[in-house]
Amino acid sequence: MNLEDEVRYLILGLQREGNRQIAQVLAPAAVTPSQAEAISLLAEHEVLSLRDLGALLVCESGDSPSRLIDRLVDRGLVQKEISTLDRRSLSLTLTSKGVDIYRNVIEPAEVGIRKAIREALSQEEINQLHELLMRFAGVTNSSGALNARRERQST
Amino acid sequence: MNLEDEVRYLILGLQREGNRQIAQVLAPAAVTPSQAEAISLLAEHEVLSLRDLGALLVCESGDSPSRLIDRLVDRGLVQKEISTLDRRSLSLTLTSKGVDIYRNVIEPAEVGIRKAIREALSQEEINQLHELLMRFAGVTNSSGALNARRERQST
DNA sequence: TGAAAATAGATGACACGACATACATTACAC
DNA sequence: GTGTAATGTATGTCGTGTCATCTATTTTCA
Repeated sequence: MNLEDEVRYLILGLQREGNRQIAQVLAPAAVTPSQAEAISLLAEHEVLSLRDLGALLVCESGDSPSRLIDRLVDRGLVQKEISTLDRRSLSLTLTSKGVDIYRNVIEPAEVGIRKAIREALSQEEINQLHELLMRFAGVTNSSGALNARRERQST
Repeated sequence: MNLEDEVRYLILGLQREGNRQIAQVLAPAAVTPSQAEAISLLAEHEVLSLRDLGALLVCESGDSPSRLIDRLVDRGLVQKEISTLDRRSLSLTLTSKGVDIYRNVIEPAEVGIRKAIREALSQEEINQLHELLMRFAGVTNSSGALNARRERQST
């Protein structure tokens, strides 16, 4: 297999295996990796509309993540209110139960993931990998959500 | 956001966007990226059991991809026979229609993807990225299927 | 040999993820 | 101001992906 195919499948494989490992860590709290990403963003930004959240989520294309959020609302982790400024728009916030899950489960899991990455690669390798992935993602239009996160620092 | 998180989300984002773009190229033939991976492996290996195919697929964990294949059987692209040596096992092969789809749609798509990657990154960058991803995947247990492919060269 | 373990695959359940479509609300153009 | 376009969200559909469980067949080994 040529290098281009290998790179492509390595990215796929790393995403899949990473997702499985993260899912395992989150499983005791019955939270999925995608749900954790949404909760984490809500913990950082306090209030978001579905559309804004969708723009920040890497795990889903811009499409508004109605159903992802609905499940969190059903479980009492997220509160969903109609915005008073624009009745089309939703104001999403974490409930106290959502904040608990974030603090006790998701944040520790994120810390653990970072640690695992630092143990897998040297700081120098992480820097190089980051730079190459940024270039690759930039050229292939894959960094939309990450760019949106940089432009929209917190709340 | 720190570098570890960025690397993690860049890999996720690249996988997602890559998948969307490949899906678009394959859409006219109503073939999904996962189906294309399976067909491509069958084109290379002539005959595979479900289990062997599962071991070579990056897109699914080792779990036998019964349903992925069932859809291809339903569409007449793959033939599924009970092995005579071991009646538990299946012998999967491409039908002539499956070979056609491979030659006319999937193989050209794969060539296009490789070209797109070479246009996104320099040869030197591809080499570096490949090396770093190999290290990362090796340490994190993410290269199972790719290793299996190397050990099982063609038929 | 014959019971237990291992293996190959099928299937149910659940949550994505992408796309298309539908609906309500707001913005805009004139 | 009103008709029209744009926007925010909901929902249907389809194909994954993952895990758990089930059945049929083969291996193992006491």
